[in-house]
Formats: sequence, structure tokens, C-alpha cells
Amino acid sequence: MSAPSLRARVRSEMSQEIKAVARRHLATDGANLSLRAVARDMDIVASALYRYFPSRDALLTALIIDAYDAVAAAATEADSAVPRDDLRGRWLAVCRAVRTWAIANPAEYGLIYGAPVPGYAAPPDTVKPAARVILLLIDIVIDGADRLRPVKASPISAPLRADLRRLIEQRPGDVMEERLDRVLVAWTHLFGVLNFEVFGRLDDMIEARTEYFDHHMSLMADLTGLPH
Amino acid sequence: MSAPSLRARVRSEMSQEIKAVARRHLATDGANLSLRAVARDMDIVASALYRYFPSRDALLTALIIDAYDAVAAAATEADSAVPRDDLRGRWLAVCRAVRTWAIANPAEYGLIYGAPVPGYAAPPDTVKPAARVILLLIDIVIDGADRLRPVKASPISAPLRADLRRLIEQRPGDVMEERLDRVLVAWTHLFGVLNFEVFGRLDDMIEARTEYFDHHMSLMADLTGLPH
DNA sequence: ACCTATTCGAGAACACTGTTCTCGCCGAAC
DNA sequence: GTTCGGCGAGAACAGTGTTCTCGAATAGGT
Repeated sequence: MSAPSLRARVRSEMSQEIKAVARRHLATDGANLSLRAVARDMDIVASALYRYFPSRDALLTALIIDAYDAVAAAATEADSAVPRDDLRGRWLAVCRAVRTWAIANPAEYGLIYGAPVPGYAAPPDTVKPAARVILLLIDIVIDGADRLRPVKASPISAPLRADLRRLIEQRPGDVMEERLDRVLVAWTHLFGVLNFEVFGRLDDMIEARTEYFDHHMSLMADLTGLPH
Repeated sequence: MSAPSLRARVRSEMSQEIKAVARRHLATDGANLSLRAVARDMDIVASALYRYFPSRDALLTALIIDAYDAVAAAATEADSAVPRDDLRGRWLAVCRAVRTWAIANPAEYGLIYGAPVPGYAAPPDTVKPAARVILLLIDIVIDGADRLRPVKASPISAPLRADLRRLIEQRPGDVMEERLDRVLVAWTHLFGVLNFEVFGRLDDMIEARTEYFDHHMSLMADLTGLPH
């Protein structure tokens, strides 16, 4: 394994720079950013971009993967800054980290959690980074399995239970179906609130955004059985 | 008030036809549908569309308003098909109606509940139709205020409580702050699940979609205090 | 029945877009 | 030192939203 050649290094720096400029354009133009415009911003002709990304979709895909990694990184860092046995603290920290990132990068958030472009099929490279947040949430309940409060019984239908069992088998660490179910509920709610906030559905409605969010996430922690 | 002139009638029919064709294109091309393409589908030249809609954004806005009206209509119809005192039945009927519409019209759903186009500011015409679903949900708890089960206490911070009180004052029919809070939680969750399902985040994860949805909505009904 | 004013669709034009192809150029490897 | 691969420039093509002008049709008023 030799050190990366100079060529390879400047190539990677160039790709990084292109993505950075594209991210800036994302903030103003959304998903229909213009290749030619980012090329202009780099004093480069548009066709030159094709040396680094085979198409506009490929560039967007790269941005999507970066975005998934960025949320996951923010969430993971927030989680590790809290003592591992403070389950509720970790839970809230992760949720708040996701929110902070989403509010700071609304366009990138919209790119990954908004409506997908119909023609665009998410490449397989995106599914692993996309799952990291939910896996983090599951880890929290796995780590504290013995300290969790029992969830109020709520019948789960057989087919749904089968889905849950399949999910559990796919990964190391055991969880009860009911518990995983609640984690999925909380996970759904996390992004439900964030979609509403980031996409402007709370405008002229809720002013106390942070309190609103914390309150929702706290309710979800209760529902999941995280101890106080 | 005279009957609409012939001119006005064919004009409105033409607008309707344009929107219908545009809706078809929405399903395949999403929000970046092509004016020229819908014009071609109508054996019309693109500039002729400008007699009916001043811009592409205006056409999209019309589609957005129609979409809001369509969900609201589906929800309202489902609600009125259930006896008014069957609160839980009404609640589930409304949620399922929204889901059915969303799955049948994923592109239009994405248009109104996905990420907004950054440059595009939602015109005031859209805010009233947009609010109809949440108002319907609030109506359910207002209608059955005396039959609701008490919600488990969960402290609401002062600023958030102020928001809730303001919302309550804005409309006829009285609700407790705690109750409105739970309705907002349920409302958030409804669209949280739907976003995940329609936008494909449940792929390779949950097969029993209907059961999954019903289960979530049932939990939300519990949380809101709707009687069994 | 005529005249007029308004509305409509066609078509050309402009400034964009993503993408492809060809052509020089420069640096790296043999 | 020559060859080769990668890189950027530039032209080209098809397609886009939007504006403008120009005939034709048509409704309303007399």
C-alpha cells in the first residue's frame, strides 16, 4: 500500500471542492442545482466536471451519501459524549444532534429526507449510511436492556411481528419485538417532527421550536420505556 | 350573478385539462415536470399554456392546492362515514384515508409533504387548504371532549404552553392544552409514518405496511386518550 | 349585420440547462 | 525522451422556461 500519488491526491481534493461548491448551491437552488453554475463558481467549464462525476445524478448521490454520513457522525458524537448508562440522556442527545444538523443544513436534510426524485433510484451505496441513525437508537435500548421499563402492552399483529423478528435476526444484540417496535415509533416521530419543522409546516403555529421538539422526543422516550 | 359565459367555461375546462395532464407528468417526472412536455401532450405549443398559468410555479401551486384539497376531501369523507360518537373509529378512518390517498398519489403527496423547492415561497392560498387535516383531527377530540380519557401528565414548558393557548384561541371549540398537545403529536406521527412509507424508507424493512401503519396510529390514539 | 376589442394559439427568439465529443496540453511513467 | 493518460476548453445538440409578436377567431355593443 503506497502513499496516494500526487495525481490521485489533487483529484480527490478537486472532487471535494466540487462537492463543497455544490453544497452551497444546494442551499439556494435545492435539488435542481445547475452543474454549469457550480462550474462557473470554480472558473471551470461545465464539461470539465464530468472528469470527476459521470453525471449530475452522480454528484447528487455523492452529496446524499455525505449528508447521511454527516447526520450519523453528529449523532454518534453526541451519543458518545454522554455516559453510556444514561439512556435517556443519550437518547435526547442523539435526537438533538440530528435536529441541530438538520436546521443548520436544511437543504441537505431535504435532499435525504424529502421526497425522492421519481426518476432517481437510490444507489445501493446510500442504504448503509442511511441506516446509521436508527441503528444508533437501537443500540441505546440494547445497551440498557435491563434498565428499561416495561412497555405497556399493545397487541402487534402476526405479520408485523414477523417483520420485527426478521429485523432483529439481521443484527447482533437481542431486543424484544415490543421494544424494537417502540424504537421504530420513536425513530419515525423524530423525523416526523423534523420534517414539519424544517419544511416549514410549523410556521405561524409553534414559536417555541426547541421546547416543542424536546417535548416530543421526551414523550417518545417515555413510550420506548427509557428510565427517567 | 349571471351564468358563466361560454368563454369562461371552456377556459376553466382548459385549465382543468392542463392540470390533469400535468398531474400525469408529475407521477413520472416529479416536481421538475416540463411545461413543454405537457404542452406536447395536449397538441399545443408551450407558450399557449401561459394564457392559463402565468408561470410554471403557478401551475405547480395550482397542483399543490388541488392536492391539499384532495387529501382533505378524502379525510373528511372518511370521517363523516363513521358515527360521530365513535371517536377512535373516526380517528382511524381519517388516518387511513390520508394514507390511501398518499399511496395512490405518491407524487402529489411528495409535492405537498416533501421538501419545498427552496426558491419557491408557498403562496397564502396554500395555507388554508394545508391546515384542513389537522383541523379535522382537532374536531374529533373537541366533539368527544367528555368521553376522552385523561392524558398522562407530562410537563409542558411555559413557552410551548403559550403557543398551544394561542392556537386554541384562534379557533372556536375549546380544548385543553394537554389534549391539543397530544393531537399535535399524533398529527406529526401520521405524516412521519407516511413520509417514511411513501418515500421508500421502509423498503427492505417492513413488509406488513398496513399493519405497521394501523399499529402506529392506534398507539397515537392511545396517547391522545381516545377511548377504545 | 357590422365593427371593435379582447382572447387565443402559433411561432420565433433568448438565455439557459445536461451531456457528448473532439482537440490540444501538460505531467507522469517507462 | 518519448509515449501515454488524464485534464480542461470549446463547440455542438437537444431540451428547457419565458417573452414577444402576429394573425385569426370570437364575443359584445351598436
